[in-house]
Amino acid sequence: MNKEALFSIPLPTIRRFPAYLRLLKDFENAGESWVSATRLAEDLRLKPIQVRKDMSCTGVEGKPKVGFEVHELIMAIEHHLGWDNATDAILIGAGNLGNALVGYKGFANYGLRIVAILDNDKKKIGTTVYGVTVQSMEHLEETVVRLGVNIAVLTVPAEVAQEVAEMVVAAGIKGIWNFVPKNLTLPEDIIVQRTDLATSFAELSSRIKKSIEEKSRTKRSLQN
Amino acid sequence: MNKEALFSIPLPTIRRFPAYLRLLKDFENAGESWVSATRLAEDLRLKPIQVRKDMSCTGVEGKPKVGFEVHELIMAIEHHLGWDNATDAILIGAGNLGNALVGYKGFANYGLRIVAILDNDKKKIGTTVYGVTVQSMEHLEETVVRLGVNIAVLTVPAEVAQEVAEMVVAAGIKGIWNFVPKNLTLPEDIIVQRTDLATSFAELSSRIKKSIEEKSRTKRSLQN
DNA sequence: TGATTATCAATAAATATTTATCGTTTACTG
DNA sequence: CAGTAAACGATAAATATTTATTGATAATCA
Ligand SMILES: NC(=O)c1ccc[n+]([C@@H]2O[C@H](COP(=O)([O-])OP(=O)(O)OC[C@H]3O[C@@H](n4cnc5c(N)ncnc54)[C@H](O)[C@@H]3O)[C@@H](O)[C@H]2O)c1
Ligand SMILES: NC(=O)c1ccc[n+]([C@@H]2O[C@H](COP(=O)([O-])OP(=O)(O)OC[C@H]3O[C@@H](n4cnc5c(N)ncnc54)[C@H](O)[C@@H]3O)[C@@H](O)[C@H]2O)c1
Repeated sequence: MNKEALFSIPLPTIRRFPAYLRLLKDFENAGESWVSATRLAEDLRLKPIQVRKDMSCTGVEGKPKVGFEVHELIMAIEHHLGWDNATDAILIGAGNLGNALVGYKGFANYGLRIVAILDNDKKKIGTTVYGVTVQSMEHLEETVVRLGVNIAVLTVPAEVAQEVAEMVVAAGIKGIWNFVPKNLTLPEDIIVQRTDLATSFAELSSRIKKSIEEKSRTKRSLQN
Repeated sequence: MNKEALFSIPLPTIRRFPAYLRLLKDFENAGESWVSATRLAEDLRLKPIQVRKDMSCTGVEGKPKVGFEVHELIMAIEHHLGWDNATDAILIGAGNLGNALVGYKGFANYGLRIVAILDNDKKKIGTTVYGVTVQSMEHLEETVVRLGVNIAVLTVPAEVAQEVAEMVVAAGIKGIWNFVPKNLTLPEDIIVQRTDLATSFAELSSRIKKSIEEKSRTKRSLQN
C-alpha cells in the first residue's frame, strides 16, 4: 500500500511547500545536488527539526551527514501539490489585478497556466493581455468545455463576484481561486480558495503593534 | 490592569479578523446593530464556538439571545489590528503588481495609505499612478523622513529585492510588506511580512488533488 | 581503521488551537 | 409573568502542530 494515501499532510506543511520548492530550485540551479534540513532551515528561518518533519511528509528519505537529494525533493513536493503536470485555468476580470496576474511569470513554477481571459467590458474584449485575447463572458461555457479547464481565477469587482462565480460553476468549473474579498456561497463540491491580502496585512499590523508596545514597555521599565 | 496586555491573540484569530471586519461592516451598512456568533459563523463557514472564542479576544462581551454589538466589535477589532488610525506606507516598484496595489481601494479599509511610490526606471519616474507621482530611488531616504513613514511595500523583481530591502531599511523603514517570492535577510528588529500567492495556490492544488483522489477511490469502491 | 561529527528517523513531550460541555442570561411567546 | 429557546462565558477535552530527545548511520579525517 502507498504510504502517501495513509495520512494527509498537515496544512501548515502544505503552505510551506512552495517556499521549500523555490529554495530547492535555487540550489538545483546552483548545481547543488544535496542539501541538509539544517541548511534549508537556515535560509527559511525555520527550525531544522520542522524541516525534517515536513520533508518526511514527502516520503523522501535523507542520508545522514549529507541531507536530502535536491532533485528528488523537488519532484516529490511538486507531485504532492499536483504541480508536476501543468494545470490550465481561466481568469475572469481583466482589471488591474487580473492583468498583473496574467503577466506574472512566477505561475509557471506552480504549474499554473492561464489559457483564457474573460471580461464583460466591451472596451476590453478583443484586446490582448500578455498574448492572451480577452473574450466576452458569452464564450464562458464554450471556452471551459473546449479547453477542458477546471479552475477559474476570479478578479472581478466584489459586487458581481457571487453572480460571476455561479456562472463559472454553471459552465463546469470545479475550483475557484478567489481574489475577491468576499465569501462565495456555492455548492459543497466546488473548491473555493480565497487569497486575501488583508489576512497578511493583519499579521503585519499586529506584529508592528506588538513591537511598538514592547518598545514602550521597555522604555517605561528603564525609567523605573 | 488592561486585560488585552495579558495575553497575546492567537495568530489564526488575527488572520480571521479581517474577514470578520468586512462582514461586520456589511452588517453595519445594512443597518444591523446586533449580530450573533451563529450568524457570523454561518456566513464565514466557521463554527459558532470558534467565532465566540475569537470575539472573546477582542474584549467585547456579547449579550445572550442577541449576540454582539456590531459597531463595538468593529472598533475593537480595528483597534487590535492597529487599523483605527491610518498607517502610511511607501511602495517600491511601480510595475504590474505595484500599480494594481496602488489602485486598490480596499486598502482604505485596513487603514493603509500608500503615500509615495518609488522606482528606478527613468521611464516611470515622474508619471503618476492613481494620483501619486513615481519618484526616483534617490529620494528614498528624504521621502521616508519627510513623511514619517515606517512601512514599505515591496514589489520589485526578485533579483534586486535583497538590495532594495537593505536600502529601505537604511532609509529608516521598520516594517516591510514583501510581495517578492524571496526571503530577505535583514536585521532582527525589522518586521518582514511576506505575502506569497503560491502558499494559497498550494492549498488549492492540494485540495483539488485530494478531491480527485477521493472521487477515484469512491468510483473504485463502487466497482467492488 | 577507528574516532568524530553532522545529520537523519522515530518516538515522545510540549504547546497551540479547535471543539465540546455545562450552567447562566436574556429576549420572546403564550 | 412563567416557560422556552437562543445565545453567551468559562472551563474542560480533543486534536493538531511544533519542539525535544534518543539512538543510528554515513562521511570525514587523523
Ligand atoms: N487591485 C488590487 O491590488 C487588488 C488586491 C486584492 C484584491 N483585489 C480584488 O480583486 C478584484 C478586482 O480588482 P481590480 O483592482 O483588478 O479591479 P478592476 O475594476 O480593475 O477590475 C475588475 C474587472 O472585472 C471586470 N468585470 C466587471 N464585472 C464583470 C462581470 N460581471 N463579468 C466579467 N467581468 C467583469 C471589469 O470589466 C474589470 O476589467 C476586486 O474584487 C478587488 O477587491 C484587488
Ligand atoms: N505580477 C504579479 O501578479 C505578481 C504576483 C505575485 C508576486 N509578484 C512579485 O512582485 C514583484 C513585481 O512583479 P511585477 O509583475 O509587478 O514586475 P514588474 O517588472 O512589472 O515590476 C517591477 C518594478 O520594479 C522596478 N524596479 C526594478 N528594479 C528596481 C530597483 N532596483 N529599485 C526600484 N525599483 C526597481 C521596475 O522598474 C518595475 O517597475 C516580483 O518580484 C514578482 O515576483 C508579482
